[in-house]
Amino acid sequence: MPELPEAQVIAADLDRALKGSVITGITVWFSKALRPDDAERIPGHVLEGAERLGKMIRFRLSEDLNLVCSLRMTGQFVFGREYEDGPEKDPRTPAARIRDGRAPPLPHARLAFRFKYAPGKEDLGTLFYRDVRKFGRLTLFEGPDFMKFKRDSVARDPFEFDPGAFRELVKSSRKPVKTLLMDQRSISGIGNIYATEILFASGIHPSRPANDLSPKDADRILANSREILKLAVSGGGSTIANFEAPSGKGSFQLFHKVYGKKGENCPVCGRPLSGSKTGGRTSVYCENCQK
DNA sequence: CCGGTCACCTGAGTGC
DNA sequence: TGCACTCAGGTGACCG
Repeated sequence: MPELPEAQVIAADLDRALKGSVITGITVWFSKALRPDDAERIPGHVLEGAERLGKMIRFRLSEDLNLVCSLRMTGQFVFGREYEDGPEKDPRTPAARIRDGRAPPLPHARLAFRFKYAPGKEDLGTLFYRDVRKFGRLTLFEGPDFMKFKRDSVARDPFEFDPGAFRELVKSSRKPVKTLLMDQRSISGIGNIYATEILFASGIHPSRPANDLSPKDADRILANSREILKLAVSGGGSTIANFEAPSGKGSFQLFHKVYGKKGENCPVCGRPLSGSKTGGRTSVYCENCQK
């Protein structure tokens, strides 16, 4: 689900709420989300911080452990109260749960994290990891393994890239530029929504081979990436279907110019926006404005 | 190395 | 109301 802005908002919420708290217990309802032997190693550790890594969330734990969460399409974190049986076994109807306020109605909870909150932190209860489509994964890494994972799988994000290095990246690939932008090992943090918006803002057709672009095109793409992602972070991310950070829904979807608007009129030239597939993903673009 | 396709999952929306 | 079908913000495996 989330791309860089959504992951940024989620990580900041979790960091604020949980920094310095001790993880006292974990329940795993779906063992592909977090391997049970990883889960067993976590209780007793201090959550030293939560931060964004590309479009993933990294939880730094004491003793050099890192829990890395890839939310994929529908993963989300939500605080709530729970029953001894866990949310899936709550016998009441969702309406009754809302009425007495003790537990949120929480279908699709896959994991639960319990905490001894740090002094001065508000007790927000249990942190649930929910994931309708079950694509999300949490993985535990020891220090050196984490560094290796990061080196091999997560490239610099648009804020970390310097323009010269980004020009080199663009020059070195024959992939469609949209595929390159979405390749986390080339540049991290960008997914289908933001790649679509960035290329529209840059006036570049999504299927254009990257090495066909000029250095100025590359500069424009990087500058637009930063601009759009920054605005999206300040809008709390984009809520299309079900994105919601612990602090609530984002609003940046209101500022999307083309994503999800195939057939509507281009906001610049007024002609209908086209749609096609690029690397298996839906692209929306303006034939007239994007060359 | 590259692009295309599929698999992984569930739910929402659409059209008949 | 029900059914069949399409689509979805991601990513890794496999194939030619």
